[in-house]
Amino acid sequence: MLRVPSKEAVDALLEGLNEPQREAVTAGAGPLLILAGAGSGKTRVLTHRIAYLLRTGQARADEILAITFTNKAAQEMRERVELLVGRATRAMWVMTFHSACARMLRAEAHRLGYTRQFTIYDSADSRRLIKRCIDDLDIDPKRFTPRAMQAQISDAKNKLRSAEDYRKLVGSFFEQTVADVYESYERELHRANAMDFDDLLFRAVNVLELFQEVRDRYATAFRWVLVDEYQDTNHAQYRWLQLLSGEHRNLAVVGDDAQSIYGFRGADITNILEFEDDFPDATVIKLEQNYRSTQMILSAANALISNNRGQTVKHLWTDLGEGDTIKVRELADEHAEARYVAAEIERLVDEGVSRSELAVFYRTNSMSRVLEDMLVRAQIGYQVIGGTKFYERAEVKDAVAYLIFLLNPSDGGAFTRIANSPKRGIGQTSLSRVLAHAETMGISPWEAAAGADEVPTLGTAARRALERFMATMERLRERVESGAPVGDILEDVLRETGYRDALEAERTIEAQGRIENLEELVRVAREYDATAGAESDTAGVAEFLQQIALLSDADQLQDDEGLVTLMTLHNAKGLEFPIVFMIGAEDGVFPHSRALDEGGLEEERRLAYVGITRAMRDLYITYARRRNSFGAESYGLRSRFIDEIPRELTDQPDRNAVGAGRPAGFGRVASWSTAAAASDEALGGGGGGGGGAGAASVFRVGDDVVHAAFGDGVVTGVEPGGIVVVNFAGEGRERKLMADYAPIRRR
DNA sequence: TATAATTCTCTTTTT
DNA sequence: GAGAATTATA
Repeated sequence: MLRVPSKEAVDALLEGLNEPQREAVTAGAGPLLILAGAGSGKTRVLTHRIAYLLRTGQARADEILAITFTNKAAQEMRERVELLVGRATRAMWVMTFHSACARMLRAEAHRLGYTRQFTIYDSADSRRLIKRCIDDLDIDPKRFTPRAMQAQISDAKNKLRSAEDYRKLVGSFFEQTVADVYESYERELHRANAMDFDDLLFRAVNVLELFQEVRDRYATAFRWVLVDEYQDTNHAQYRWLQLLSGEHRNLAVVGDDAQSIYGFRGADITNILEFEDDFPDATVIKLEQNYRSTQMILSAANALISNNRGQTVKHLWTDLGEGDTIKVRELADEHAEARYVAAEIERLVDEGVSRSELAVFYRTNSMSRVLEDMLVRAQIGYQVIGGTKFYERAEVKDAVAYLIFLLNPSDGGAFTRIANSPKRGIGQTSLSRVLAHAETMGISPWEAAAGADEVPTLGTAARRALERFMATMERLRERVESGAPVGDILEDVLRETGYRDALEAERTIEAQGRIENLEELVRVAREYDATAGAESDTAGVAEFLQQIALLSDADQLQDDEGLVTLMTLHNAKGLEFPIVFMIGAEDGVFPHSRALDEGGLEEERRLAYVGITRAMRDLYITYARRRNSFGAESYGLRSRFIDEIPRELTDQPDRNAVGAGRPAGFGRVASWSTAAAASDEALGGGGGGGGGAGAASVFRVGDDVVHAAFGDGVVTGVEPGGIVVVNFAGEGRERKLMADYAPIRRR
């Protein structure tokens, strides 16, 4: 099968690459670290390297394992490689960590006591199970919230710590409790033949470590391992890669420590920083020429990130020209901010910019709401990435749970979800009895339900209802086993279980919406049948379910739809847009207060760096003086990140005028506030109250003050910019407030 | 057993 | 201010 490499074909692959890119593409065997600055063409390098390996005959397609961060990136990578080498490359493993592990585990999980039909639990499923464990253990869910337990357990798994390992390290009562929950959770997961996201990695590593023949097989097969976004790998992923590349040592990783933004999820930035320690013979290549952004944008990004310590030194440069200054705007509140963004988008579209060239980034998903309202009103088409709603809807989860239970009879969670949905007279009590029976007899929930006669204390009505239900399920299971298309099976499920009928009987708008969602799900299934089903021999319900479970937010992104794109900064990684708006640049929002509490300032800064470097041509940064976050209003201070951008790179060069000796609310000439006022006026919207005060901000350290929302406090600091630092008694912490706008007065 | 009413938490970011 | 979870009522 090896092709004779044609020199012309190989040369063509290297055309148009700069020197370091070319080095990275042609580097020979052995460990390879590519430090790729933002916009330096790392995807290009990866795809060309794969194509190069194939073209020169150094690799067969089935010897390549290429890991990306999202399914969408994987698909794109495959397409681009195929374009370069001019043929299909189905044998190549190009996928996310989680997909690759799931695929491996389908084949090997029986060694760990799972069947190949194991269910993948998303975080909501996992949290539900943890909640149940907490209840079963009689632990107070107020003191030990499922959320906190889940975070601890996830953290442990990412570090490859089993429940027993965790228990050995317990150092407090809290951790003691976590250990109990962790143990019980693991037992329940295993009993349900289910794995959570972290298990996919953890168990994959287990299999490779425990079974030499498995390790040998995969490590020999994958002669070349390539990893994108290496800075975001956690310890489990790191270990998995070590095991897989142990044989040939052809591990090529691409990443940028300045863009490491998943520390909160266990990503370990030292993986990339210490790559050279792991592989002293590694070839290291830096890609520093940026092909995306103007110099103005790059300089801002460079200046910002230089406030972080311990980054590897990179000098991003571009020859795309200077570009326009960064537009910074202060607005009265989040509505004014949204209005400003919408109006600016309208203006740009009028000028001939396509909506698909525009993106708005924010720190938290909830911030899209106000913006969406405004865009709808302005009739600007948009798409929101993330906050994945569709697969979280009850009706969609129900339909999926039916499919899961048909495949995995051990999944008590799925059974619980569907048994009485639609209502068929199997209530909470009967359900518990069936599940308890299953547990004591050591049989699956399916078996217990199917043999309802054997379940003691079950009422006659419940017994009959269960029999009918399980007869239907048996029929459907035969359909699944016959290998019918997923779309057909799903239709059968919705019809024969009476799910659709029950919704139709409701005759409400909401029910109609749910029916439409289910139709959408059927469409997705049919599409799966038509594409993945046609080309893969493993197609079927199991694969379909896996695909759904491992779908990431970023995967829903559509290109060239004539839509403005809205997403969180996290989802923006790896993307680029000619014009970018970053909104909500206020201390507390971004950097997020929770992150600050946990010492995550540097990661927040990297997040800002990611956001800024997505912009190709124009960058807008906005912040609001007042924001309604969570019932109450809060008064923010513009983000320190804005101040870390040299002011000559912005269109507000005189911002130091703010506060610095500003006479009581006047003399705001050339201050940030002027820009705010101007933009509010330009938009014809009053922008609400906010500014009114104007009273001299004559607070002094030691003053006793009272705040409308936070209550009594004492001034502990006065900062330039009309800022007062107040320690509020009720909260036991300090807040920074803008004296001119915050509703505080001296007591 | 099912629904309605009411209380309570929650907002970081996500595979 | 919304969604889930809990409690009260039919």
